[in-house]
Amino acid sequence: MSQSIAERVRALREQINYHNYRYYVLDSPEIPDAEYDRLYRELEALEAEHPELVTPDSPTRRVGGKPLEGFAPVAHRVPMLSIRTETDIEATGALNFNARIRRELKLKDDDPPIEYACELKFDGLAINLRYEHGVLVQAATRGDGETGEDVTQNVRTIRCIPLRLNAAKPPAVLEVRGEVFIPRPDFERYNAKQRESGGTPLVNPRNGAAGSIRQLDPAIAAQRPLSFYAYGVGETAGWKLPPTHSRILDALLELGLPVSSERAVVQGPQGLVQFHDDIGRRRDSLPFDIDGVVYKVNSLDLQTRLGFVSREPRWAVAHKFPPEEELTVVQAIEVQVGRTGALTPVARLKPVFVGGVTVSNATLHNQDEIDRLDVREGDSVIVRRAGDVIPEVVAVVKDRRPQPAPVRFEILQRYPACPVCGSHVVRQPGEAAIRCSGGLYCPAQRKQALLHFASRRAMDIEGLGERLVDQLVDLGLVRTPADLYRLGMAKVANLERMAEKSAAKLLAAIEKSKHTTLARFIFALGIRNVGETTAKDLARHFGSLDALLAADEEALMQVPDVGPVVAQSIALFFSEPHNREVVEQLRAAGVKWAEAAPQRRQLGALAGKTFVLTGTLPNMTRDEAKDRIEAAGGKVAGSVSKKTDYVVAGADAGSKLIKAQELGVTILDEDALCRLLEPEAQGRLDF
DNA sequence: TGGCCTCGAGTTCA
DNA sequence: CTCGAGGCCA
Repeated sequence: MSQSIAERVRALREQINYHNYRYYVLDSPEIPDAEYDRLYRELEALEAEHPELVTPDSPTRRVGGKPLEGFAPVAHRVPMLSIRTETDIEATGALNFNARIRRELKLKDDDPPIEYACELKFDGLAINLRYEHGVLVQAATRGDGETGEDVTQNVRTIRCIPLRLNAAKPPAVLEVRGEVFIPRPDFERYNAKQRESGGTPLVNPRNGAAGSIRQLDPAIAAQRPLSFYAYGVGETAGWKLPPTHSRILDALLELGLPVSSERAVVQGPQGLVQFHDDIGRRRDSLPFDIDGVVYKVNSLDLQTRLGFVSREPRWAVAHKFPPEEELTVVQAIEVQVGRTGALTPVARLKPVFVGGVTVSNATLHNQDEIDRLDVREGDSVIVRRAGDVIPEVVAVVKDRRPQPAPVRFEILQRYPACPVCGSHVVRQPGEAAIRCSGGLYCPAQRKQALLHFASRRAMDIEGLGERLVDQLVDLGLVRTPADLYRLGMAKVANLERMAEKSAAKLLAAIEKSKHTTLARFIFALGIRNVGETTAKDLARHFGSLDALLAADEEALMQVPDVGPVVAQSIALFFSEPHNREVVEQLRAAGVKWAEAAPQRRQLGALAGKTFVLTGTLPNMTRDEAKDRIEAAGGKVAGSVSKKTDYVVAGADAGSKLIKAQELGVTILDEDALCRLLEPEAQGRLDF
């Protein structure tokens, strides 16, 4: 009887270990989570009833023991070496490594290429796992390479690390080396949960991993979403060492240890460069942070021949990418005044090299963001530039805050008046933004309004950029968009860096912009809450400017997607005599468009279909694709949802493509899009 | 009323 | 790209 319970317990452990392996190591679960939970609970129950059957390697025993007083030192039997870093950050750094190896091995130019194992350099914490007869007996940090700290209790809580190896006859001793880290998505999720519950979020995945492993209380470490990838071995006994590094990793994987699938065996230097570039391109979309890649001579024989230089193996090198996160100092917090008068705080940073560029500014968005980060002038901050291009302040390193601490930064206190025009500033109840009340009296807002008017999606006046607008406004040559059409050669030629030729070019661009569309014109006016899409809706609905001007709030609400707020913004804009005047002046200056009958319904083959564009198409710009889809009656949205009908994907498509695949949205390439568009061009002849 | 789904607006650097 | 917030539908 008790025999059969012991058997059941053993069977359950085997099953649970197997499903752990499928889930955490192979990332392809075989059974639903609920089924796994059921097995786990059954084992827990049996162990509770029969404590004599509990073994330390049981999957239920991950979090055991009490908080420690401190960590015991562990002498590594085989030292944990560091890897030398290739100094040349360019892809050519790989060539230097290959050249060094060949020289060292005294190879001639016509000898065959060397085989390398390429893998990722994870941004985490190096750990040594010691398995004796298949059971995890000890986990230690690297420390100084000779002696680390015993962190077994914490490491046992990491779900993807097997407590028992998957082998009938496990080696007497197997030390596995690898990196503990926190995957990005898990990190974000953990932090979101912490913020919700008022807990302290982790500063970044790296510190989070290191900090978790050094928790004295394993119960805390167990809460952290730690993960692990093996990349090598230390001491082994009773194990037939495979002949190459890549085969060692294969063997570890078979024993149930997680090994990243982002690895490759390549021949010669071109292979290294290719791996480096491939990973570099995909770096942002990997679900974890890496510093770079690692190249290792694959053959263990060659590794032995190459040996070591002062504790660094000669047969391996780390080839880093530009850092994605860096520490820098907020030298000052200033504000910028935008088109709508919003005062946007900007951190002026001590320039740092992050993600391949030097960053010296980062937006702080608004007061709420400043409060959330509690960033103050003089603070040390972590700056990140990933996924997107725009740098952001991730967190303040409070330990490094200067003493005495600088005061909390309050926009309203620091800037009771607009720094540009001196008008008072206000924060509307319920709004995050603090705004300058100066309106178009404020030169900053006027400049932004002009830039918006001239922008590509509005009137498309080429060459009218920030520099020029600054001068035109500062010299008093232009106050309203209408003034642009009254500029002559005499005025323009006075500007800095404006010789005859560029002046003529600017005037020509202004002239050209007179031919436009009603939608562009409405968008160009810069009415609050009226962007490109709403402008198009308005143009389509009313057909003519006069019809729009005549519409009251009620009439405006008839337009699709226009509700009370947007209707009020529009009505308010046109109730301002000054604005009506500018509109009339623009028409008088010759700005014109083809007016159409009001259209209440979209026609065309693609009517009612929603598209999302992502990536770079081979023969069309995004704008062209958008125009053509819209011409056929389709809509182009910015993000993928279940309402999306098609996703048009080009080269280097990013997260939107992944989302589309998840939601099962039809994915088109350029050709398929053209096929959808073309019958439309023919079909339209029938109307 | 709540929960999507969009749109608008602001943003960095070379 | 990512917020915040407006609009719409259940």
